Amino acid sequence: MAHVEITGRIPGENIIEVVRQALPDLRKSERKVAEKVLEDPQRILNATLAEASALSDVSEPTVIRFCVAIGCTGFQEFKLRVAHSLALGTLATHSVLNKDDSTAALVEKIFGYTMTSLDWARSHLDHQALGAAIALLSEAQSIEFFGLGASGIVALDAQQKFPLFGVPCGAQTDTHQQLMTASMMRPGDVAVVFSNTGQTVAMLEVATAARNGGAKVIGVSGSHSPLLDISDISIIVETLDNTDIYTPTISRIASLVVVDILSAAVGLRRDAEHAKRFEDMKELLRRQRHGSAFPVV
Amino acid sequence: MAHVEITGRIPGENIIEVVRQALPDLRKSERKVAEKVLEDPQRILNATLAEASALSDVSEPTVIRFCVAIGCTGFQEFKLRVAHSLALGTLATHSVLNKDDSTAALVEKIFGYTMTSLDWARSHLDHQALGAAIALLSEAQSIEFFGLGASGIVALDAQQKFPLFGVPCGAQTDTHQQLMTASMMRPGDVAVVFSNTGQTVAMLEVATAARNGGAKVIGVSGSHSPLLDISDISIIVETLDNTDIYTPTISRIASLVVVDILSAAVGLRRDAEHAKRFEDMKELLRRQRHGSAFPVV
DNA sequence: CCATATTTGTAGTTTAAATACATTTACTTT
DNA sequence: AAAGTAAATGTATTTAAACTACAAATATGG
Repeated sequence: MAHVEITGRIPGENIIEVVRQALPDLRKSERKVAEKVLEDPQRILNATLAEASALSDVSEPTVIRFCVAIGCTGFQEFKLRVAHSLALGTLATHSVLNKDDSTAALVEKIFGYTMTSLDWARSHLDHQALGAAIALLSEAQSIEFFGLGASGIVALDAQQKFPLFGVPCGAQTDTHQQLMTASMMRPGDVAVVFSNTGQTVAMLEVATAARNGGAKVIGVSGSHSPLLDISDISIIVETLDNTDIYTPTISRIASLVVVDILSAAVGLRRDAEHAKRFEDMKELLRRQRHGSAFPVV
Repeated sequence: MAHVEITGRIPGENIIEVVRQALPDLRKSERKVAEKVLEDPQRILNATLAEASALSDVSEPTVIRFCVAIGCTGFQEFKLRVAHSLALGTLATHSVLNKDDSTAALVEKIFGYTMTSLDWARSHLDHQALGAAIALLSEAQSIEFFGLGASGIVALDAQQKFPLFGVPCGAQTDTHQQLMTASMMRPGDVAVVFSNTGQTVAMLEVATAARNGGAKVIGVSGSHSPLLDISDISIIVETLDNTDIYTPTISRIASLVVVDILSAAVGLRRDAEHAKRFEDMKELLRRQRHGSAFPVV
C-alpha cells in the first residue's frame, strides 16, 4: 500500500500537533522517531541528526524521511519548527513569583504563565463539544449565564458579548437570583453554567433546575466534575496544573477566550443583519465619547 | 577597550529583545549582522551561515562571533532561539474569521490572536508606570475600581482580587454610583479607572472627582488618551491594532493580566500574614463544595 | 608616528545533513 | 504455500554547512 502523505490542519501549524496526528499514518520506524519527539521535544532540539537517530534506534535517513513525511524539507527545518512550537511551553518555566522580583520580572512571569496556560487550554479543548455548544447557542431562544466569584465575571462577560449577535441573554451572579431564573427556564432556552471546580453546590442546583424546566445546559468547568455529569454539553477548559495562588486567575482568562470563541461562532452563524446592528450600536457608543479636545478641569 | 559581554534580563529570554538591547555594545560589523536580524528575523531563519554573512556583508566568522556575543554557542543555536522568539509573532497570521471556518479553525485563530496580542501588550508595557502604580496601591488605605462595559468587567475582576491581599476595595460599574463614590474619595485613597478608549465622558468625570477629593488616580487605557492626561499614573495596555469586532475582547483580557500583575505585586508586598488569611478563605470556599459523590437528581 | 591591542577577514578542518544505492521485510497472487 | 514484487529500512558516500586557527588590517594610546 502506498504511503499516505500527511497534511496539517492549518499550514504552519504547531509541528508537535502535526506529529501527534500523523502518528498512526507513519511507517513503523518513522513512528519510533515520532514517539521520541513527542516524549521529549526539547531533547530533539539539542540533538544532532546522528543523536536523534541513535535515540530512536533507527538509521539517520529514517529520521530524515520522518521529517519529510510530516511536511518538512529536512531535519534542520524540522528542528526550527519544533523550536517554534516549543516557544510557549517554555514561557512558564520561570513562573514562580518571588518577593524581591523586579517589576519587569513579574511582568515576564505572569504574562508568560498566562500565555502558556492559554496554549495549554487551547490544545486540550474538545472541539466536538464546542461545536455542539455553538449549534445549541445558535438556535437558542434565550441564553442565561451563571457563575459565582471568578466564574461570575466570566458570566457577566458572556452576557455583554452575546446580545451583539442578536441573542437575548442574561447573567446571574447572585445565588437567589440564579435559582429563580433557572427555575423559570423552558425548552428552547439554554443555560450556560460556569464553575471552575464544577463542584459548587449552588451551581449544581442551578443546572438541575434549568434541566427540570426543559432547558438545555452547557457546563463549563476546569476538569471532569459533577457539574459536567448533569450537563447536556460539557466543555472542559483545562489550565496548567498549578496549585498556587494564581490558578483562578488563569482559569477565568481561559474561560473568557472560550466565551470569545462561542460568541464569535454564534455571531458568524447569525450573521449579516446583526453585523449591521452592531455597527449602529458602536455609533451610539461613540457619541458617548468626546472628540479630541476634552476640557480638563 | 575590552569587548563587553551582554547578559539578557532573564536567561532564555526573547533573543530578538536581547539583540535589540545589545545593539549599542556590539562591534561595528557585528552590529551590521544585528541590524539585519532585527530588520527581518524570519529571513535569517531560512538562511544558512553563508547567506547570512553575505546578507550582512561581513565574513562568516563575524556572524558566528555575533552569535557568541549575544550569548549563544553558535549560529545553529542562534537560529533555534530566533525560531523560538518568532513563534508568537506568527500566531496571528491567520486571524481573520470566516463564516465557514471549522470549529478547530476558530479555536486556533482566536487563541492565536489572543496570545499574540498578550505578547504585544507585554512588550509595550511601561514598567516604570507599573512600578509606580504598585507602590501607590501598596500604600493605599482603600482602592476603588471604575469601568463601564468591558472595562466594568475588568473593574469587577480587580475588586475580587485585591481584598485577598488585605486591601479594602470596591468596584463601581454604574455611572451614578461611580460619581458618588468618586466624590467621597479622600487623600490616601486610590482610584483605578479603566477605559479602553480613555475618552468616555463619565470616566473622565470620575477621575476628576476623585482627584478633587485628594485621592490619587491610576488611569488604564489602550492608548494615549484624555483619561491619562488627568491621571497621576498612566498605564497604557496596548493591543494589536485591529479594527474589527474583536478588539474590545482582547483589550479586556490584556487588562485582566495587568490587574493580575498589580494584585500579585501588591500581594507580594503586603505579604506573609495575608497569605495565611488567603488560605483560611480558601478553606471556607471549599466547604461550599461537595466531596466526590454528589447525589444527582 | 610608532607600537600594541583589537577587530575583521581568509583559508582550512571538522562535523553534520542529505543522497544514492543495497538489503531486508512484508505483501500479493497464483 | 511459495515466489515474485513492492515497500521499507539501513549502509556507505557525497556534499555542504558550521566552526577554528591564523594572518591581515584597522584603530588606539603613548
